[in-house]
Amino acid sequence: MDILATLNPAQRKAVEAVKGPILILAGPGSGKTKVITHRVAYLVKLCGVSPHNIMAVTFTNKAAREMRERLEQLLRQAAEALSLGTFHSIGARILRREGKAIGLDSSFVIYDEDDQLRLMKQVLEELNLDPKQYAPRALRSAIGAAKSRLISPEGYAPRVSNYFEEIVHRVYQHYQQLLSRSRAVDFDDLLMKTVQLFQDHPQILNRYQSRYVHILVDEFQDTNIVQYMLMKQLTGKHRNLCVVGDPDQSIYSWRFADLRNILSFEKDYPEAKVVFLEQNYRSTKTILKVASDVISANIQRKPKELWTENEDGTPVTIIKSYSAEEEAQSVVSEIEKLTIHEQLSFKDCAVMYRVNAQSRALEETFLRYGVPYKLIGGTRFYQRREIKDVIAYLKLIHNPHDNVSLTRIINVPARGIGPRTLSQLQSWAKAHDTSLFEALKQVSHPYSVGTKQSLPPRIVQTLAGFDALISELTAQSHKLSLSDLVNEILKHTGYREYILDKEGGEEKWENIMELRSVAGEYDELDPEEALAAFLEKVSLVSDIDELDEKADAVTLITLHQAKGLEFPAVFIVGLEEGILPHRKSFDDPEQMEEERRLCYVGITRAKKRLYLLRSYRRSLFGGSTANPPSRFLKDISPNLISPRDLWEETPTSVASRNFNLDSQSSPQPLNTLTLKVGDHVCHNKFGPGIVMNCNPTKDDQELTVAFEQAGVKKLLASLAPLEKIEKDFDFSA
DNA sequence: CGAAAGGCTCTTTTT
DNA sequence: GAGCCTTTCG
Repeated sequence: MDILATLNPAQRKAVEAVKGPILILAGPGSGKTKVITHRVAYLVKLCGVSPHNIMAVTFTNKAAREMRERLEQLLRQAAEALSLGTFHSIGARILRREGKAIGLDSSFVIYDEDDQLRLMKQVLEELNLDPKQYAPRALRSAIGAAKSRLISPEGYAPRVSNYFEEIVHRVYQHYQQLLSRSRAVDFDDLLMKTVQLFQDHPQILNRYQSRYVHILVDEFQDTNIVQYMLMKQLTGKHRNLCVVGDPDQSIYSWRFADLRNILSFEKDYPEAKVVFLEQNYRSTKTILKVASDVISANIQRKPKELWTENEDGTPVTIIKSYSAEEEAQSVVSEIEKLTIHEQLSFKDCAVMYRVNAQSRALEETFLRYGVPYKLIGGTRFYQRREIKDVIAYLKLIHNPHDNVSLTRIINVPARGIGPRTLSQLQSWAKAHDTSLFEALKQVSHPYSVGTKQSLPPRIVQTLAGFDALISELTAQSHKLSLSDLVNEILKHTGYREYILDKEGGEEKWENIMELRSVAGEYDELDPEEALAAFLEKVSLVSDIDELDEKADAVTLITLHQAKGLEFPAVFIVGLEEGILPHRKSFDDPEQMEEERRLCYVGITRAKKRLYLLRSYRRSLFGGSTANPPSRFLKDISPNLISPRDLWEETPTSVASRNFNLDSQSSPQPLNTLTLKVGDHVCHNKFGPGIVMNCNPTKDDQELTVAFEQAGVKKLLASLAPLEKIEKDFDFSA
């Protein structure tokens, strides 16, 4: 098979320029992934480079997996030897191997944001700082900012210029101390410590530099400074660095991604070639024009012209509604139309939003109308409390020094170890500069080392019991398969009863069973290896990684997570001032430009149909607010918009769509009325509602109606004082 | 010590 | 509206 045959001239150039650095600026839908995979295949098959000598870095694990799959098709078995992964997974891999050199135990655990915050609270407590005055999240973020710029606690000292930074400095130092006491690293450490390792140990770096003859980086516009440094280190010898990105799709500045990396690249690699990929293969001309209308308003931007040979396509549809619920209903009814009239299936449709909270109204409506959907993100699976609890047990078994995990589950389920006891353990651990687990062991067996007996015997006994529990599980972990180990944990801790007792316990238990079956995928491995591999995966996965393309269901996803995906039909909801653009960006022009890019990312996911939705009112929490339409909508040329949905309604439609709030206008007599699922009704007593289910009986209908105020009721159509309400209405007047 | 209740704050995006 | 923290009572 000819690797170059299916490429256009620009793509071909990007693939063939294998010597030296290259910057590929690739617009959306321009075949960027294709270029990367084909470049790798070209290197292996035509240039004779061993896959062992190639590294490709992606933004998500899912992207890495897909790339591996594609390369397996191109390269067969040779693909196995490629190094593919995210920056974080690559950092983790290197640190597991080489961490010893910087005093890092190879069984270190990785702390996610939740763990970090718990640790941060511990830090504040030990430093006698008030968490109300110094928000743990703000401190965490400040430390993350420092780490992303490769600033160590020592390096932070000279940069301190105000009192808050003074605090950050102290907190940062102590935070790192507690991390190391727990033999843990956080997400940012995976990158920073790797770079530090290479800085301090040139001979180790040298090995990796020699190995990686070719390095490719995807989504380069979203890399931060540490990531850039890491690439620079690794390519120090061969300088064959290929970066692919699109400044217009840079949407992660809040994760300290730095667009200046593109400038740095041109400075650090002056010999770099630059290739532009501007032909779009994904979208219709109309969609591309809409995207261009929106993004062109950014000032801090190099103009570029995307073009396509695709057809003009349908005008984009702008739909406004009265509430988030109405908005969701519009989405559902449009999706129904698409599936009936345009041969699209549910899986071809995606609904995108700015904040996860928006998914709720969508979900409820999708459930109500029986439209299948898959929700990406939201309360992420691995962040659910019950899941984190079970994982905490596993982490503790793997690394007993992990204080955050121990603190998490020492009294879950409740076993009589309260805050007082815990705090005593903590003082002991702090005094001896050791982990809580060590403290627990010493304190619960006081006679073995002659420690002063300062705890009441009953507590000592309880602690000893917990110690015995963990020891027993640890012993089991060497013999049992991973899923059996999970079973043992659930059994010995009484977690099952504990969780089933709770509100919504069934669902939580299901989640745990789901986790167990994921664990089961590691059952073939040797127990210790399985546990390590499983924890590594669990620490580094994101939800997008789990997106199942096969299921025929609509995708609900944030705009951020949608980057890199494409769908025949895309709905972007919440195009309102305050949502998209988010109000947090109002006072910062740079952030506002990022909001615009985010909108651009959403638009350019669409292949054939694009719907932009805006709601007149939205209740985001507590009271509802009226939001003006998003400024981004105003930038779209009117001739690209489907006329029936322009802002101004025609007189007839205004009349016919008048919403029936005071139930004066033409109530329809009920007995002649057959209601169907999704119809809006108004009840004399219960007020407005929506029909959720219809059960036809002999000559009647049994209805299940969800009322806005009164909740879900079952009613008989013939008896209930119901009126039908026209669904389409308009409030803009 | 633990469960339940009330009060508080904060709401962006994620490897 | 939720999640977290504190308070209160058993």
